[in-house]
Amino acid sequence: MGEPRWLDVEEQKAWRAWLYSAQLLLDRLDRDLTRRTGISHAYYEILVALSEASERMMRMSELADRCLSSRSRLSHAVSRLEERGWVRRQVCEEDGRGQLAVLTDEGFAALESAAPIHVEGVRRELFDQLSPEQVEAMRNVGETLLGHLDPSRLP
Amino acid sequence: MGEPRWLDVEEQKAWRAWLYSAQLLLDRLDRDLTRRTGISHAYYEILVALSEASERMMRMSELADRCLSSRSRLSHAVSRLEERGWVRRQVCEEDGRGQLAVLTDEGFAALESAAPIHVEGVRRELFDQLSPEQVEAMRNVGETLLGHLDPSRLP
DNA sequence: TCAGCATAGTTGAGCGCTTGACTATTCCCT
DNA sequence: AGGGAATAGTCAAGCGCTCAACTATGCTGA
Repeated sequence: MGEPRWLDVEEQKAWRAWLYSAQLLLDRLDRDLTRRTGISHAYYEILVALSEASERMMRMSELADRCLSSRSRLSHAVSRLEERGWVRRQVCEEDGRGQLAVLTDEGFAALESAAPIHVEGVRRELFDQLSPEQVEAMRNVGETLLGHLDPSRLP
Repeated sequence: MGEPRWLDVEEQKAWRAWLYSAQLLLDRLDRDLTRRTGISHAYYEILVALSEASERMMRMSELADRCLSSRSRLSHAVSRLEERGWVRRQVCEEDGRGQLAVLTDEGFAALESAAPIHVEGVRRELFDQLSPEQVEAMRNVGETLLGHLDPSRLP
């Protein structure tokens, strides 16, 4: 093992600033969206992914990947979205094991009404707080980390 | 309301890079720590806060604030840490309504054995991936957001 | 002084997630 | 062709969180 490479004081400050700001921002956006639309951020992401897919349908596992979700979690989530009438399941023609999640018109309408709330939240809590240089730096750091954590997700 | 201020393409990319990297990083650190030590990141934070407090004890609400936790959540968490013998509750002398959470020696030992795992994770997934300039930028952005989200948490 | 309000913390119900086991289907290799 | 491994998705049990209700204590002002 060897002696752990402890963080020095400056690293501690950088880590804490990142950690707290990330947790607070994710939490605030999620709470605000949930309170005002009844749609959590996780469910919002599912609706967005489906709305952008061709014919508004996606394979379950593809959707899970896109939403940073386990298959089990997505399966539960889609069941709940089905209960709301926003998504329906459909067997996949090409692969008998597969299921397609399909966004319904009601689901699309729900997404359309939530989208302005969501985007205003991201603006208010994030972009309005940062200079253009800071936005660029945030993107740069984010993409570098993404290259390490999950390169396939880079643009 | 007015027309929402939609994100342009560059803003979308910056937002997605931040969001995915934050979610993936938090998730990976938490899973790694939990798998290797049996202590989730949230519980680790509680133990750290107590270990740094004078006499290794803190008021429940102070501890909740420090850990970005609701009081209810902290109360449940402390109950579970009590079952492990890592924390105990103690009535507060100055305020009969209050409770003190006290870190036990067993709790301190658990923290000591988890700390190297945690810090290696933060190094490996975060600091080792970034240049000094990127670390500085990350801190700068984090502190700016923190100033908006919760100024009291700024250094 | 004590009624009314504020604060500290706990609790229970219910929800969503994780883990791991399970079924069903497809792929692959001989 | 057929058996075994891989893949897709679901499900049940259990854990941790949220929300709202609740108890208990402290504070404040007429």
